[in-house]
Amino acid sequence: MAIGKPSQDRRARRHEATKAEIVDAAWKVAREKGLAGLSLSDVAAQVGMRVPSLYSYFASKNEIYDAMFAQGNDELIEFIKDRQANLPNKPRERLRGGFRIYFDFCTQDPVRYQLLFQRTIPGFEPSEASYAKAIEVLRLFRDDLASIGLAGDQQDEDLLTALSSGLVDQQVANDPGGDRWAGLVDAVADMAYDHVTKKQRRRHQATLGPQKGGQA
Amino acid sequence: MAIGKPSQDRRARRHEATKAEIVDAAWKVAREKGLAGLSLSDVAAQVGMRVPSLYSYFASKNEIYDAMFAQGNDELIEFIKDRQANLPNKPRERLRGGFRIYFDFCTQDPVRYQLLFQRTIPGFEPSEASYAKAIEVLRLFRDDLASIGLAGDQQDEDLLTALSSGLVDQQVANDPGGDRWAGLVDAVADMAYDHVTKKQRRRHQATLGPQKGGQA
DNA sequence: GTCTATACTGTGATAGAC
DNA sequence: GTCTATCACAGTATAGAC
Repeated sequence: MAIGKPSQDRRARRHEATKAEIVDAAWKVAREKGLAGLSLSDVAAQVGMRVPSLYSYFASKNEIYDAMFAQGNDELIEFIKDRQANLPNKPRERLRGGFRIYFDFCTQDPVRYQLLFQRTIPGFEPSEASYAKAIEVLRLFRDDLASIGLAGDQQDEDLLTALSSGLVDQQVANDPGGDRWAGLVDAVADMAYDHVTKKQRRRHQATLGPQKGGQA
Repeated sequence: MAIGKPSQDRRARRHEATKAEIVDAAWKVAREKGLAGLSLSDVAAQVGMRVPSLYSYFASKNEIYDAMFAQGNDELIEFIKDRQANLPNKPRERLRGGFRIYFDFCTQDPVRYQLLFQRTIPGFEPSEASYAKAIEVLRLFRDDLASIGLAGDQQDEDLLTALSSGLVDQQVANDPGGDRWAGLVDAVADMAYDHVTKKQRRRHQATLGPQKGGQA
């Protein structure tokens, strides 16, 4: 990078700043009119432009969705790193923390949740670069699971994602902005922890062969 | 009802038949283009009409969504009644069956699931009559919970809906048409059962006061 | 009663003037 | 880089032919 005259650099920065402004406006409109209700006219009005001018910054409406998708995942990555640093080390409490991180992030902005985790916009597929950020999020969660000693088992991971997303799903769909399912997060995390560790113990015993105190 | 000449009755039936045909066409289009991608032009083409002719049967696109919403709930009510009749009576197995009923229905048609349980179409609110059908579905599930002895506790019900919808959510979003989460249904139902019954036992003990063998 | 023809509005997108 | 003009197509609405 860093080619050409300095003025080109300034222009590029200005260009990026305007793009960011447009994305911010898109979030605002989406929160007001619904994610699928996003219209370029509203976005343009919000930033004080005409609709065609937007096309100097994004080639299509889906490219705006894609920028929102990327930004949302960046926010999540930041959010996870921040809060994972303050988690307790005891496995059960740490898993609770992980559930709480995901629940808090998703419920604090349902529109963002819809874009990042539900596939409801027809024709929108995240670009490769944006999708990579979503994979990075998964990696962060999986690494933390490993630090608890819960990793490598696809079924266990699927169980954990199902339980955590179920809480979010109900909260967002049936009580958006409320806290009806928030109080269940710890209990569900504990259920998940008990289930997965019990399974691990069974598996461990099986490798040792039948022992006294095994299953009746 | 039953006013006027018999020919009016025939016409009314024809009218209803055409409405049903339009709704069927709408489902077909929605499954191809996505729920939010439903367009009246596609629907009209599907039934061999011009777009404005649809307005003889439905006052707006949202009324078509509403008819689909009502029909989807009717299907679910039928589905539940059919399968609840064949459920075992033992509580644990019966709860498993309830989870399975919901999971099977939702995953066998993701578009229907999106319309019935996720609020993603901007501006669409089910009519009072259609919403009543959704309430009827809830009532059927709740009545069956009562037959197992798990009823009346809002938190328990919220937990059950969260766990069951989490499985569906992950299955539909990440492996549509597949079975990656299907194998976890029984295990999750058992976790839910254990959690809720354990809670009930604790509550029961509390009303009796401290006893020998109580919590350490 | 049912459908067609026509028209109005809004939206995503492109071309070309400045 | 931003605008005007324009296009294609959507949802919506109504008047009128049959």
